[in-house]
Amino acid sequence: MLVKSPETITNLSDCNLSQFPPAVLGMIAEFFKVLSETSRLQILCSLKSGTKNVSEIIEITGLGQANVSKHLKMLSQSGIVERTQQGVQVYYTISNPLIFTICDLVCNSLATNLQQQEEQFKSLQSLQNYF
Amino acid sequence: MLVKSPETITNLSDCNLSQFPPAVLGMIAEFFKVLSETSRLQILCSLKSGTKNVSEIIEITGLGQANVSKHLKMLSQSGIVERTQQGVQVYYTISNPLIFTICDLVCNSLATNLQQQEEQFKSLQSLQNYF
DNA sequence: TTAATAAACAATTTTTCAGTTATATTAGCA
DNA sequence: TGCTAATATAACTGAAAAATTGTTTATTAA
Repeated sequence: MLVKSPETITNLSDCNLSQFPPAVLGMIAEFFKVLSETSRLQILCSLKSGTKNVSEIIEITGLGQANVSKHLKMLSQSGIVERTQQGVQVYYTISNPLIFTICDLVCNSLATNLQQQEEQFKSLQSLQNYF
Repeated sequence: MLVKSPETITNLSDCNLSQFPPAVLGMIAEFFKVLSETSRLQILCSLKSGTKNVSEIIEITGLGQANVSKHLKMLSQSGIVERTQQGVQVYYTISNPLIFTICDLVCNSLATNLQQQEEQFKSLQSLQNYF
């Protein structure tokens, strides 16, 4: 056999974080790592409104060409964006819009944290009035 | 004023990735970075079934003590877990179960990718039969 | 008070990775 | 065939951060 099958994880779709084998945890970590960079998030943002070619992405984000190319490769390899070549131009598109759902959830989580911090701050402030 | 207010991001809760200011993208990236480590995911896994103290976490994960301590500090600072001291022991607990929702979404995304890879593999394999 | 244990902290080493510069590849065109 | 533009790749540098080792603080119990 010339081509090897991708390692299939049984029932990955209905998953439960508490009993993940290390290999799956590694995959999840890898996925998060791709999203843990401001530049890559910027690129994803620029793609939210639709497919763009590399030059457009460079212009929107203001990042360097080689830099963008490297990030796009990473995003592409992790399956977050898809690559299509049309002549000299190469177009990239979000392959799984679930990304944005995930980001929105993170936002909510962050918002909750900020709110809690603000409340703690207020109660701390009212304490200060006694001194 | 002795205490500074945490920087408040307006309307972070109903957010839209396409028009995030760089500061917010940075916060999101930071959040993902915390989740982008197998060790930290392991720790979170060990906490899914309930509150644990540091020794228990060390035993479950098999990680080194100093290592776990550092990771817990990071998880705690990012608001993902909460710290409670009881005598000599220090207990940690998941403070925002949204984490697991997010991880599950990532799993679904990964599962989709794997499925696509498998289909590509199959079609590639059937092509091979011609040679 | 002392000994033992739990957890945090500090310092160090090693690895990883983002960004940059320079070079290569590829497609379209004169 | 050579030229130009779009994208990719390679090599390098500096900074961040992961893991390890050793040390320190704090709490319980003898």
